[in-house]
Amino acid sequence: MKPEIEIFRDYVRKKRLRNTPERELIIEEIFSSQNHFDIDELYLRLREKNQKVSKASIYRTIPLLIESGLVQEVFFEDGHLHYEHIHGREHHCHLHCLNCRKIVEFQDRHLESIEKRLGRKFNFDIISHKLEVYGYCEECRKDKRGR
Amino acid sequence: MKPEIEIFRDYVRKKRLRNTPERELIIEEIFSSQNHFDIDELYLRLREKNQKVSKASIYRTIPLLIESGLVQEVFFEDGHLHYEHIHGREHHCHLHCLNCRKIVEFQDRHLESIEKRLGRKFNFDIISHKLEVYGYCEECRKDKRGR
DNA sequence: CATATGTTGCAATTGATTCTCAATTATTAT
DNA sequence: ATAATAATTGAGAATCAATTGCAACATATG
Ligand SMILES: [Mn+2]
Ligand SMILES: [Mn+2]
Ligand SMILES: [Zn+2]
Ligand SMILES: [Zn+2]
Repeated sequence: MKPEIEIFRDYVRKKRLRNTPERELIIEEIFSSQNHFDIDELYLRLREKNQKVSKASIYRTIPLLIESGLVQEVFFEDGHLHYEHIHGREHHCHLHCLNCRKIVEFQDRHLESIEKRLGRKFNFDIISHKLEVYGYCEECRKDKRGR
Repeated sequence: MKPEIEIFRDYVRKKRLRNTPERELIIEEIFSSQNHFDIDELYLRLREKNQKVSKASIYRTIPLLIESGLVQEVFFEDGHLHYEHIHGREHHCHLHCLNCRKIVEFQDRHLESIEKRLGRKFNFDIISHKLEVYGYCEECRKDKRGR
């Protein structure tokens, strides 16, 4: 599978934009971890490695990464957006613990048929979906009982 | 079914808060329409009716309405949160047209079994879910073809 | 190498949301 | 009813995420 940097270079070329070291650092940092991230976090991670990229550049790069299919918005929480990289990953949804805020990723093939049914029923051309499920994880359920 | 004002009064009493004319105006306005709303919209709707409630009060009341189960956050779009009233309504999810931004509400009983399966699989006590589906509506599909 | 144009960092700006505070008001106890 | 207590209000200030203007700089192209 083509590495994400290549994908981005192609995208940039096609759009007649320019690739820059800053953008490559951002991509590298995003793909160096499997975690969801937010802008501030990403900015701090880069700083820690003494790679100075301004927040403005991060904010400006994210939409390009989304357009090129490398990254997607996952959810809005704590007053800001959270993202994840998706290149080469299977589509998945998220199960959130309402107490400890742990996030479990899952896939469910039944969502496909829900999509199909919806498309037929409402005459929509369905492109994607986002399912967030909320509950209490095993540990937090135990804690609750303990009280 | 108990009217929402009653529910709110009970909630307020139980929590040793206070009910106020401002809060009742907000509730009345929210329930006077079936549409999703955002804070600014709600604020303007109230102003138009010459019912002056400050934005601060709206921002302060929404969490109370959520806690009392009358309202819920639906999605974050255009840089701010959108809400809807849910008292006496069936749970439903949203189908968004990516072009004209029309929103269709739908229900799908299969989501229940997805929830159950998830709960078992990950040992979660599932409380709720939020499914947003994206695509192009009938009209916008036609327009696309037309081009 | 020269040019045209995109990109950067910084600081200022915008917009949503929260907070501070003094004045007001609802609730509860005399 | 009246007073005491504590919550709520509106206005504006403050905060925080996200965007933008701009001058200096960097990249792609010929
Ligand atoms: Mn994920
Ligand atoms: Mn709805
Ligand atoms: Zn938990
Ligand atoms: Zn449409």
